[in-house]
Amino acid sequence: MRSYGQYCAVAKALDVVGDRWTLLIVRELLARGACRYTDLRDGLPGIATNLLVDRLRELEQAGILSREAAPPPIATTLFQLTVRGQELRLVVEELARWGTSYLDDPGAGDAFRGRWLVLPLQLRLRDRQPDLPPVTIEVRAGDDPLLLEVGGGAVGIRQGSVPDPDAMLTGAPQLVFGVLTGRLRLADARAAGLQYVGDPEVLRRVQPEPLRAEADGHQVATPK
Amino acid sequence: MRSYGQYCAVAKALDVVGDRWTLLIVRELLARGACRYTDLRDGLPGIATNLLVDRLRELEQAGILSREAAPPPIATTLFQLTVRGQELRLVVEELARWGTSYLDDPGAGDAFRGRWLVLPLQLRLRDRQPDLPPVTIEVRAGDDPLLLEVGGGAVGIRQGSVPDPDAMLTGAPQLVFGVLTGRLRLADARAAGLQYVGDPEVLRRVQPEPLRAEADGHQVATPK
DNA sequence: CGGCATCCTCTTTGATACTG
DNA sequence: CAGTATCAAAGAGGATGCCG
Repeated sequence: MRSYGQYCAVAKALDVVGDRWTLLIVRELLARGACRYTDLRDGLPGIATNLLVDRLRELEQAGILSREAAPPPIATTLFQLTVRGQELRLVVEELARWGTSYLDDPGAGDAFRGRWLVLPLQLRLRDRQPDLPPVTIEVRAGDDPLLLEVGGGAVGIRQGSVPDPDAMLTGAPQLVFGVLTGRLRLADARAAGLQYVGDPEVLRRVQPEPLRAEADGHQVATPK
Repeated sequence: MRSYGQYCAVAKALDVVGDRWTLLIVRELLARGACRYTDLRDGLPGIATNLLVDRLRELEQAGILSREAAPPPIATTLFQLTVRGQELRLVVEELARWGTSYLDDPGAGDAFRGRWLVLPLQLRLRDRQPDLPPVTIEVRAGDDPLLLEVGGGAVGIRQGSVPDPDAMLTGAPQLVFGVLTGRLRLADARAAGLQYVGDPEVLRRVQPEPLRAEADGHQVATPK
């Protein structure tokens, strides 16, 4: 990337990670840990292979990630974040927090991977009935299933599954996300193709309080 | 910008603010509030005028900023962030936090504006002698002077000046920043062209603890 | 299969000059 | 002051080929 040539911390940061695709590569490495080239390519649908190679080299150059031959059993190279790269976690999380509201749009045709919802769901879901026994919810929206472990006032979210979840949500990511965050009513989502198996109370336990009013997106900030 | 086409909060955020120059425009509006076109151009040295126009239109489109005719005395349009745009503050701040370490490099020839140091200095400076009476330090490193108001355990930093500061630092931004953060010794910075007027104790009052060892930039993160 | 390299087209950018 | 217009260079995207 061409440098902005500004003695400014934001500009210097963007000199390093401001290129197209760069922060999404960091997202993948943050979410999955050490990855093979093909894992990264799968986690970055739409990237051209030459671009992925270029970015990986630039990030290695910049000390954000390192490339290592995997230990004997595996015959491949692994890419993983350095300490400096891990320090980007808060940057990526703040971007995710800010971008989460766009997940409420339909956004049909988008590529999807289950792990992309881990952060947005963690930001919005709560265990609203901490005194009830724990429950698990399985979400099947894309590639690998996502598991919500609800109990003791907290909601844990990770990729995986358990033998007998208390509820199971299956369908398009937008429907799943809309129902879990309470923006869509279960009946409407069902009409749109979502499948839900289990007690609807399980769902209500994690949904956040309904918002009172949509903020006006073009509202002007009051000065000061 | 071409969309990443991913149902992911980070990708959606970057669809909106991932373009080159976009977050730097937001930086300027966050730091200065409502701006005229020429203010922005001055705060974004290196941007092509057509790009600035393009970005402003895209950001207006996206509901990040609004364009308004200024009230009667002034005959110009003002650009200011919407509420949605202000919500980018944490994103920009985290980028600044992460990028601050690059300010320790020489980086000669970079453009500079005083307000760009407000955040990085706030992150590093402390009032280490809260019981002493307050002091002010004036910093002349670029366009407008920067004022450090030190007292009661806190350091306030803003653009401006006072009639009789307790200390005055004048010189290249890299030298000023290096001395204030304690990375450069005053004598060395003076030899490199920095001017300092005032009691050196005033300087020591705000400098952070010296770091014990540089982190290895290419160190690999320990898994888990 | 994993990990690229090359070629080609299309879009974005950067630099500069010009205008109401 | 607040932009347009123009044009060359760089970068992104897509297809395909290569090699252990």
